[in-house]
Amino acid sequence: MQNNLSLFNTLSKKKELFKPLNPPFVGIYVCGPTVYSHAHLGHARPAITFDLLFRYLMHLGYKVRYVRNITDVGHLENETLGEGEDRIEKKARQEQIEPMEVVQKYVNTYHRNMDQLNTLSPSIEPRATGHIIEQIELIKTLIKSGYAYESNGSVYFDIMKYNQKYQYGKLSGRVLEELISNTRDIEGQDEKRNSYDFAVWKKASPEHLMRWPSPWSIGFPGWHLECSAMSIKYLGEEFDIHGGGMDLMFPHHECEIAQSTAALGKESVHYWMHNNMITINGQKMARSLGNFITLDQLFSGDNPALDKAYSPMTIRFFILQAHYRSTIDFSNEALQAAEKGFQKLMKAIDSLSKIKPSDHSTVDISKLKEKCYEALDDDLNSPVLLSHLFEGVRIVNSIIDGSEKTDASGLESLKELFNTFVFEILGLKDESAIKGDEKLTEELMKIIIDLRQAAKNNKDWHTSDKIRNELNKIGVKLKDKKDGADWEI
RNA sequence: GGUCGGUUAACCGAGUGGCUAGGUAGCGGUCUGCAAAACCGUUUACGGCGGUUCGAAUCCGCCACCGACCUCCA
Repeated sequence: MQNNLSLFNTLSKKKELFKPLNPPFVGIYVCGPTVYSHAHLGHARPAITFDLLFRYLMHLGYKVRYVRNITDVGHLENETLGEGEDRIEKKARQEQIEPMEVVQKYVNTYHRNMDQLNTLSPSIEPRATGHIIEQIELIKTLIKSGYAYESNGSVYFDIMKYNQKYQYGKLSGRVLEELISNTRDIEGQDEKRNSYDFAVWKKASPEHLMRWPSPWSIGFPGWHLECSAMSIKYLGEEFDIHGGGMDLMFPHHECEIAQSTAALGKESVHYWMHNNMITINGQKMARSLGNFITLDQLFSGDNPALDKAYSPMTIRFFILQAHYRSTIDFSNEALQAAEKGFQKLMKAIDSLSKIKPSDHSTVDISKLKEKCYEALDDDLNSPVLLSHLFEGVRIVNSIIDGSEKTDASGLESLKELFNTFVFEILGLKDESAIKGDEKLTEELMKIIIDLRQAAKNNKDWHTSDKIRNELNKIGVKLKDKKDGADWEI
């Protein structure tokens, strides 16, 4: 198996040629959502980014195991005001239901939204609460090797000890000494030897609803631990790619590296990939900031920030039009531009079926195809890929226009090009499927167009315009061509 | 304050030491009874100031502005 794929590795801060550990197998782990409310636009970014990676690797012939977790232990939320409360539990209290009901509800909507965005299901979607045993075992290993210690029923990871042998902070470019010197004193952390130590097991307070028995206390696992435990379980001690949002780099992924490395005695992840954030008015879109737009709202238009509804494929196209490591700023203008561009692409692909091949060709599709692969190989450069595909759109339209020609094999190559890159790899799909009885609609439209043509032949513009206007009112667009009219819904 | 990243035309967004993506919008043209679509052409660019270079928006330095992250609590 061969590939020219380069990926930007956050660890080295460079693009590196992707070499899988055990070809043809590839293991990917991506941090999924914490399910305590509806998925928003920000959640679509990593889902689509890593869906693209998943699809492309499969296209290259790899057997990919794509693991994306669901965090269903809520983890504390405290900010400044007093006692922290688990986010899922907080929601459960507000809605007077079991924490697991909260989880179920939002897992369901997350899955539905991800389906709408046409992302493929991960190979495995493990949940933190389903892997308490694995996490406890991992904690035992850490304690045994001296990298974690118990304190008052909780267990903490010993950063200082780890830093003696390994380098804490290498992913996010942080230096432990500097971190410590910057630390403010926070109350209630006397259980820890060092302020940067993080919990791998936390003793539950009496009112805490989500709790499991362990050798140390009735409690719950620390947030960072689940990803280490589950990636080891499903992908092995060493695996190829770990992905997630840039906001998770520190401390989450840094802690994950520390835990896994301490427990295994070696680096677990070969390539770290981080997608950038979606911003709104220049600021990160996040649940905690309250400036988010949920995917359901985007699809329905039901949010004051939205001029109109945007289809799932418009959102997907919008996200793919930017490189995954750049921020994308949300705006109605940008979404509407994406919508039009996407429709233009779909229309061109649709009209491929109308092309009649000539005996010779004036266009070179193989070169275009090569460029498309180059774009993807360059750290999944989907915006450049799209620009090449729009060159393909221009070619298609020019052929229909008569200014370019293609032979039968060129036409086949064009069809294959769009099929491969637009549908298979970018994961876009045509949403404008005709509703109802397709064949009947086809025939009815033919009758209407014939009638209108008869009126036009009589220069009865009043009738022909009326037909066109009335059709337009019910969403059918007529387009007059040299050789008769075309229509679309 | 620390670390990292960004600043590209009306908007969104690529990219490279010289050959100046792409989408959307605008303008002009072709086509057309008109319209729409499509095609062709086209207008505002690379935050500021210096430096390196035959040549920089692309490399270096300084400045300005913006953003992300800065512990158990995404």
